[in-house]
Amino acid sequence: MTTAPQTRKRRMPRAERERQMLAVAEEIFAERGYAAAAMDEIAERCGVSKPMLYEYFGSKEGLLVACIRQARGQLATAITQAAVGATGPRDALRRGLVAFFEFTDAHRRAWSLVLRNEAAVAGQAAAAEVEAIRQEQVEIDLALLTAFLPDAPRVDLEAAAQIVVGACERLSLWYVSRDDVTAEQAADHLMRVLWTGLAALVEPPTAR
Amino acid sequence: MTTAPQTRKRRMPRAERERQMLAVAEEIFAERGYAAAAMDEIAERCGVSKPMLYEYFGSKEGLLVACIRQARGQLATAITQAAVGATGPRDALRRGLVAFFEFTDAHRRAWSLVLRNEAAVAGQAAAAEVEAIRQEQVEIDLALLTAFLPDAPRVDLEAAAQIVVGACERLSLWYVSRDDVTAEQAADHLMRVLWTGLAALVEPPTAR
DNA sequence: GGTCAACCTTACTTTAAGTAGGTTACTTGC
DNA sequence: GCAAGTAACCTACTTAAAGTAAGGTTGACC
Repeated sequence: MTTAPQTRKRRMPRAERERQMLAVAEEIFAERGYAAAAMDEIAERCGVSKPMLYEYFGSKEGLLVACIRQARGQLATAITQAAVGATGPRDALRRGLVAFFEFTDAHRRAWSLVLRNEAAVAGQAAAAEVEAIRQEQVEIDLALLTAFLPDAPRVDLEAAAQIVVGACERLSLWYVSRDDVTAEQAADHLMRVLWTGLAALVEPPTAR
Repeated sequence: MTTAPQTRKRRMPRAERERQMLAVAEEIFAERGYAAAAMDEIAERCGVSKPMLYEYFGSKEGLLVACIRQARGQLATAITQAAVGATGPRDALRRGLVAFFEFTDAHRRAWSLVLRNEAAVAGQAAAAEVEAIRQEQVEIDLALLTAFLPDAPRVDLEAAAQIVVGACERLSLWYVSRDDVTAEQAADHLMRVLWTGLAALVEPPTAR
């Protein structure tokens, strides 16, 4: 009685409360899907009432956008970090891929908001946020590819970058659903197809 | 006066009305996005009242699912048709790709429901329908790749199929947004990367 | 120990999905 | 031709959840 659990409601500074709200929202969005997620429930699980959510995030869509933006920042950081110290463009690509797959595995809940299309529901802003993630990836790949192939026509490079990003995204969904494949293996599968091509799978190249 | 435009309201047999509703719904979903699309508006533009939509499609999500399912059927037909009469697996793959890009261009409104993630909004059913499209593509690719590489480990083939599907999807979004690229060119870009690999772009192979 | 700001609440409005039950027009057998 | 049945259709409602107005409480700092 003297040392009651003190799990009682507590006032939090804004920054901390926002972080908590994002965590709870991410969980509920991933759990129920955006449409079925109720703001009342998110508020309740935060131990707070609904207008607080609106105070801090403006709207339901705003809350989703904040979740996605957070994940986006984390992903960009992870990939950028992974690429430093690479021995060359090819190594940089591989390291980036590994980091990407590791991230999507570790944050599969957050990432599923992107992958499983929980975005465009809400409207323009959320869709734009998801598209921004992909655009960011394309930029990164484009920079890499340009380093490889300074003389190639721009349009070829753009197409190639889109291909890499699309392959990554889809492969990550597959990879996350399989327990027997590691991030390295997924990256290797992709590197092999991208680098060597399917033809080489048919008949291994003469050398190299 | 004798031959008044007769654009007056008219009773339609169910099948015809359903087709009309699907066409209108597809348009409005693509125009406004799923969330912002109002059932009242769809009904009104059909010249019919809302309960009819619910009578025929059960729910808003059901209507979306019907739209997607229709597009899915059309796409599968287009790809299957394109592949008949191919001279070999490689040609079959290329023809399939061309058909895919042509379809997504011609039906860009319907396809945007899939590409721009207008699905999972609604809930499980719509998401499942979109996933079914991708699964269908994976199956097709898997069959093709197995014909290529009967001895390759299953897991390699699956990864490759996922890569092809992801690349297709992303590339189609890019291609649709560019007026200066034809379906054939998009298919060729993809074939080149997939078949020959990026390495060959760096230094063209010695022979064929 | 007062006062100011930030955190938080109750209780409301609004919008759009979904529905109950009745009405009108086409068709089919006589 | 005409009744009777059925399929297409409507008006008017309920309900659920997003979003908001206006005010109460707590803690920090002079």
